[in-house]
Amino acid sequence: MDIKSAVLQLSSIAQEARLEIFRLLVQVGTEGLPAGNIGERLQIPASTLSFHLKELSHAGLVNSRQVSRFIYYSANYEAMNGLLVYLTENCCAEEGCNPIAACKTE
Amino acid sequence: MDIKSAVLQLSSIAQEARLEIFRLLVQVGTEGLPAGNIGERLQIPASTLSFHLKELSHAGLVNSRQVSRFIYYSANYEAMNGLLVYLTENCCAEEGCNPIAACKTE
DNA sequence: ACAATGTTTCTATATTTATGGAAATATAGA
DNA sequence: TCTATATTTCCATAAATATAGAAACATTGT
Repeated sequence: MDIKSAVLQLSSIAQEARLEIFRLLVQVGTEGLPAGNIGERLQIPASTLSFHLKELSHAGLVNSRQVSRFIYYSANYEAMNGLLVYLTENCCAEEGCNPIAACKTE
Repeated sequence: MDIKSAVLQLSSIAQEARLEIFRLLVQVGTEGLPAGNIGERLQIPASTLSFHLKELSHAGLVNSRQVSRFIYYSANYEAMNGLLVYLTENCCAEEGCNPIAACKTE
């Protein structure tokens, strides 16, 4: 993980609509949700939602896959864990404290 | 932790200079470093640095204390842990996975 | 009180980001 | 092929953020 990727990922969730989207996807699980469903739940206009989903995808924090007419978006747990590890890296150089625990990445 | 605070904290580290500052402070430990020292290490002009430190302080991710003429800035480990927990909250509702481990907060 | 050092505020400018309507594109079923 | 549905791209506008020099402010030692 380099600093530019970390900033990109952090920027992608440093915005209220996108953080809501991301957290929703994290909670929903690996299946994910179709874009329209996300927009409906969070009350976000389609074009705005599309913009935000692109930001999240581009940062690598969410994945997408097409299922017939729908595009399913889901959290990228591996990327999320990578980011958390990066933030806490060497955080306890002196005293040693517990490393961060990983969330599901299957 | 509410979403507005989370966005504020994420925004504060979603910027290259500030992420560098934050990570430096996380690695340095609870003692922290005087502003000038940070600026010297990271090659950031005083006024720019001051702006960034204010952002980080305002978000609550770093603390400051005055020691004679110097102002020491240090990572707020409790706030950092709170943010990490917020991001991973309910991340494994279905299957249950390890909760995040805390870093030093003494 | 004065000088030296450390830090912040003021200011202007440049750059990036967010928003959502309208139009375009893609997929699937009749 | 025509139609309905899902999603994205285009576009213009509005708002927020980053940068750093110069000036101001604070603290300490002489």
